[in-house]
Amino acid sequence: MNETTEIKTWDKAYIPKDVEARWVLNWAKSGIFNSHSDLNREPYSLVIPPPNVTGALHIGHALNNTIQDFLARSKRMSGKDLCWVPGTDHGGIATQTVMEKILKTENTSRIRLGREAFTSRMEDWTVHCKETILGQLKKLGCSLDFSREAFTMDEKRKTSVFHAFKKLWDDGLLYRGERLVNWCVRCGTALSDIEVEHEERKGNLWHIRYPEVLGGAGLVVATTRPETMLGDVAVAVHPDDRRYQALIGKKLRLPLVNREIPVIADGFVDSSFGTGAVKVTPAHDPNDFEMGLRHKLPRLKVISPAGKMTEECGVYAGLSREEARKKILQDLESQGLLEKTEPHPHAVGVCYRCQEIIEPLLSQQWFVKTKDLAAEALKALDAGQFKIYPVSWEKPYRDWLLDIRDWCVSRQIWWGHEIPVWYCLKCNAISKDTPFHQIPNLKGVVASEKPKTCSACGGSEFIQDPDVLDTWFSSALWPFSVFGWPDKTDDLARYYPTQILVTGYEIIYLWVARMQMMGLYFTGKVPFSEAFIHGIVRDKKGKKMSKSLGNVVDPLQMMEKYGTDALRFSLISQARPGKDIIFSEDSLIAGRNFTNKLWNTARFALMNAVSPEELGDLQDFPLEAADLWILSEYQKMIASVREEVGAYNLAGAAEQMYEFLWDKFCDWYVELAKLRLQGSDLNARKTAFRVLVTILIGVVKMLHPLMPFVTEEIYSVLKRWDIQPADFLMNSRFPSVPETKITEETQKGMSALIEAVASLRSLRSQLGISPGLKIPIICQGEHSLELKFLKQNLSYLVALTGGKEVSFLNSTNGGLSAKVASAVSSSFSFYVPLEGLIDFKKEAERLGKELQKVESDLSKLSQKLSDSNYLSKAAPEDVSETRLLYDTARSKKARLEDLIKVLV
RNA sequence: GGGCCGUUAGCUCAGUGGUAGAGCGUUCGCCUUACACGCGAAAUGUCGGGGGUUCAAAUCCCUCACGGCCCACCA
Repeated sequence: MNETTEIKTWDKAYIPKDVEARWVLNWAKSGIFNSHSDLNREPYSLVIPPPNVTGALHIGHALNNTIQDFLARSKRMSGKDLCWVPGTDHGGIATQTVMEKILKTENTSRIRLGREAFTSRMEDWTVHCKETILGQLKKLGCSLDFSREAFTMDEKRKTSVFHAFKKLWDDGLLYRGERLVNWCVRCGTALSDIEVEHEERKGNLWHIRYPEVLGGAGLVVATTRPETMLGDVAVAVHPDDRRYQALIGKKLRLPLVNREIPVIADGFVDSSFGTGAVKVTPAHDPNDFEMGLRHKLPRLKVISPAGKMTEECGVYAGLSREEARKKILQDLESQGLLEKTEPHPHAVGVCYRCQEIIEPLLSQQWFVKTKDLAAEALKALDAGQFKIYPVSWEKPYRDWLLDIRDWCVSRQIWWGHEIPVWYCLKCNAISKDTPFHQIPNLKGVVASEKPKTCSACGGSEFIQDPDVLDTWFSSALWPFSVFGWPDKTDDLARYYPTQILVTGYEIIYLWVARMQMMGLYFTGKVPFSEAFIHGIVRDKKGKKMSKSLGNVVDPLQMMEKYGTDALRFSLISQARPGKDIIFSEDSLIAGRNFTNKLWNTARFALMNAVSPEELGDLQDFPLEAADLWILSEYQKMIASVREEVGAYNLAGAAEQMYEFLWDKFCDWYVELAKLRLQGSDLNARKTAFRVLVTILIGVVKMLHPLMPFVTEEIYSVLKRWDIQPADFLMNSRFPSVPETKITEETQKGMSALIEAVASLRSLRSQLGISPGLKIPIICQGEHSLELKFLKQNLSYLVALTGGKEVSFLNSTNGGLSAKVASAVSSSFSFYVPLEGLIDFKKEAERLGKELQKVESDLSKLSQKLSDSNYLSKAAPEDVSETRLLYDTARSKKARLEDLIKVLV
């Protein structure tokens, strides 16, 4: 108990800062986050989506990791042997881009540094970033097993990557070939199809005339990219297009370069678009590439990897794409060949990391054959071995796998896993300076280190493939590489496959699908049986957060200002399945207030504490109505929280707990318990405190996955009263539901009491009766059950409404003749005879309004009950419920009318 | 072009067949010895429009409008 704060020193308002710092340290020291294959428990594992080492964590990471921590702590407290593996991702292009920006501020560059120096600079940066990120995760309270920290490019993961690469190679699933790839001229690398984003941009459709070689008018093509015309090798029309029948097979003269190109017929062409004639540039357009294959056309490269026009382009050589477009249009115009320019907005591909326009370029790249891999992933999905929550993501996932294309895995950057392929200079007849990406059919050897001699020719000089692997290649192996794969480790046997993966929908294809494919291929098992897909955090206006927009939120700043538990509460309570989160600072206020409410509830309990030595267990005490009622509400709360968490509706779970603690426990039970806690009857005090502290401890346990810090702080003191105290909350179990029988009388009595109190309070407030004034209350009631309850628990009514003596009117001796204020509830009428203090005109108006409301209810109800269709077709329970409501409303109406009669 | 999701109180969102809810904000009254990060009381909604199914629709179906997202090789 030495580390706990005593109640006397507790602040009136919860101050998170010191408390959080202390528990971060205590948890780390204790090692409770670490998993040790506890064979008495069922294993449950998950791996963190490793954040890129590009800087600090943003609010989206906070959401992702809070969800995981919620689940991790919950599973532990449900008795699982939990393993949550932390780590970071080297992040390929993204990280290299960040470093290039840093270098620019230092007036140097990647090229100037050279590959070796650059890579070593990246390694230093990585060390620094990892420290930041892991520190932030600790501050967030994440119960990760930090002893297992992994990095996608550390030595162990290098081994995993090499083995994966080699196996794919050996199995014929990996090949190098010339394809038209998505090329980012800024990053200087190829990208996979899903790394290209499509943006709607303004553009034009230019109509250009291509004359016939033999002097005819030729035809007009429409294009959005006139600069690629230099690489045209044909013009295609639809075979059935009447307009162009005569031209098929004829030669056209390509303007500006005067090359002769044929008119070909291809079913791909849409006659209704543009002019119905398409210029064909196989080296720079994916469709044209395909057409080129079909018609055996040459591929003429006119744009270089740097985005400049090539030597092929004559006077245009060396110009940028934009400059070339401008000049070509000018030249066409002056030759009278530009027939039309019409605005044509269209989607262009841009780099997902730097937003530069993607250039389709021909080059030699490495590809993974994905069709068979995807088929296995689909099989697992169909067999129910893998499930996605919410299910609405299942269809997009399935569709993507069905329509999958080969995965380009080579990147022409320096930061990443080097491709473990070596080329013998002699066999391949190349030199060290050969422009690598232009050379087809290289014979390579897969090896983790440079081979000594070539097995074919005995040569000893090799160069390694200069490319690195797509960063997602190593990420795809993450769920098993973190456990030591390809070694057959104990960890792998114990914790793989994992149970769940928590991630955002933006990387379902980039990551989730690839993990499924690779996991199934390399281990024969789905890497995780469930994926929990959450939304992304947006700003107030619903915009995606990005550094360039300047609308990013720093989670640390929010934690500093409102507390980590408040941030976690705010994020989780907005994380509805399938929904994005609109983040605004206002939402943290509710979290902070709730944290404070819990804190003060605990403070209240401790101020009224009975020492544990004097206190027995719950069943040793004679419980009264309020106790039974709150215990039954507590039961309901526990059950529904379980249900919500089971359905991964964490927001729903948070809502249930919030409502129970604040609206039920604090607003009603604590107020009623004060009667005994602050009274003189020791046994009564003990009873009330036992119930209070039992439920509070239970609530603190239930809330721990959501708000670990404040709950741990409170529990560190409250555990003296816990029947099964644990060193830390996470090592305790969720409360079992206590056995309590609540009678119908108590149930109905409490409901009637709550309604009655509300109507009396409303009366007081609306008539402006001073809050301090104790009022005499005369009660009249008909329902014997509720009346009996009220009489037995009169102190409840008095305490909650600021009443003094309560008297009862017999229902037979009629109403009152004197003027009174009245509170009419379903079961009771209360009269407050405060002549002189009450404005009876106002009271008459007030009752009149209530009467109006009752009358409108009544007419709806009677309409329903006079409908024979309703009576015959609706469920009998529903009809009897309606009858009950009708009777109640009628009784209220009659009583209100009588009262108003006396007043006016 | 295809698909998905959303449209409920000023804002952010619950509610998925039986008389419209929460948090924040607003108004009024209270420093009632756990909490003013609080307590009590209020105001505010033809549940996007239209049609249909049903005794009964915010809830199911159709359709339109608006907003958002994902996918896509119409130059």
